[in-house]
Amino acid sequence: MTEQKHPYLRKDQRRTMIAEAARALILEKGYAALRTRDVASRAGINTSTLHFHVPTKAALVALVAETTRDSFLALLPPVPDPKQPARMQLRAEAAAYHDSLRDHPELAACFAQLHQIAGTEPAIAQMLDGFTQNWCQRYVEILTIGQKQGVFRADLHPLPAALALTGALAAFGPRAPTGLAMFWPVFDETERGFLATQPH
Amino acid sequence: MTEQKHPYLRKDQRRTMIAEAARALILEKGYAALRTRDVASRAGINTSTLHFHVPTKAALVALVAETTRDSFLALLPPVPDPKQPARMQLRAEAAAYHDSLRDHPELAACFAQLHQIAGTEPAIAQMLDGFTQNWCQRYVEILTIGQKQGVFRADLHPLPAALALTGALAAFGPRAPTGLAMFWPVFDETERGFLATQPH
DNA sequence: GGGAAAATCAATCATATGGTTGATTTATGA
DNA sequence: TCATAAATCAACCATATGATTGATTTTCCC
Repeated sequence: MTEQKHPYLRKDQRRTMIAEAARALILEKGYAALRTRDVASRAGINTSTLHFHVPTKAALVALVAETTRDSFLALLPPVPDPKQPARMQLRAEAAAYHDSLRDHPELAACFAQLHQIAGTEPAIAQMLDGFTQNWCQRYVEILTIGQKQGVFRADLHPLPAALALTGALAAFGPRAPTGLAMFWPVFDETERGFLATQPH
Repeated sequence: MTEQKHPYLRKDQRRTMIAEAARALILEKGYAALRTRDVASRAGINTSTLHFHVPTKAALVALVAETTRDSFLALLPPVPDPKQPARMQLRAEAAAYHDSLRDHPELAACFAQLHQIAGTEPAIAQMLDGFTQNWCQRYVEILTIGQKQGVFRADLHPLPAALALTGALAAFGPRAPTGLAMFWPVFDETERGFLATQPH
């Protein structure tokens, strides 16, 4: 029995529950069908209580965006390290993303849905852009490290290469958690194009 | 003066105008903010007239999906030809997509928006999947032709490579029409990874 | 020219939806 | 213990929204 009937929770806990409920609904029905009523109902509270904790729908979306980003960040591997083998780090980076798609598909799905309102919600757009750039930058650094280590081609352009790889992997976001079968083949094929020497 | 006040148009023409209006609104405000009233207003007609031509909102979305796909298909280059140079065909394929993003950003933007409702609208999902697979298949064929011509690596796996390239290019969809600066660098970097011999 | 079919519109309906109000219940701390 | 603050809820409000109805205007074609 983990659910009380009327647990008068603290604001932080309740906001967390609200964010989870909203994220689940966005995953199931899409952002366009997100209703504050449904969020409250899924969270097991009254709509008034929802508005007590989250004043407006825009604030609810912002809350979802922030908590989703934080959950994503928590799943990332350690930041790139010039002393570690670049291919290992590249694979670890991709593996962390792969596992997030497999184990927490609501995160990528939620990001994809939030993308569609970024055009009219500058705050959301800024958050998404910041996260995407940060994510891509990790790949840029790993690729640069790999060049210095001599494992990636000397004429590789780290930024376009990182954009290509993150773009290719991001395409699996909407297909998660099923539809990941081609994830590693795509990664392997892309990585092979980056290598300085063709594997025998 | 191309606009009459009350041009009693034929159903086909009116449906085309309605589809264009809806696509423009989806591009501007996102699918979540799409309102039948706004579509009618943008098309210069009464909401009743809208419903006379397109019975429900779901039918409107289906109409948008179909017309968007058709517009996209019309912009594609000739189908892959084993007799033509593969690199030229690959670049032509990418250029057609690039130009569609530059000149008709509403098409890719609309596709991205429609993707978000595919989870609850099987018909939309089927249309999008079919188009995406067809698009990817063109790249698979060009890559296969290129292998036979000896311009691409013999150990290249066409399907994963095509998924990687289309995924990387698709990432530019939401950024169009601005934000295309890295399009060709990303293409060039990816293509270089496919080549059999490193350019000197 | 004139009648039928097609297209359009003003007015309206039923419901959905984000948000508010004021009372009520529970937790907190002096 | 008990007054105060925090959290919750039932009922309600104002507007948004998809869709309908019935009358009106235009086009088609014989």
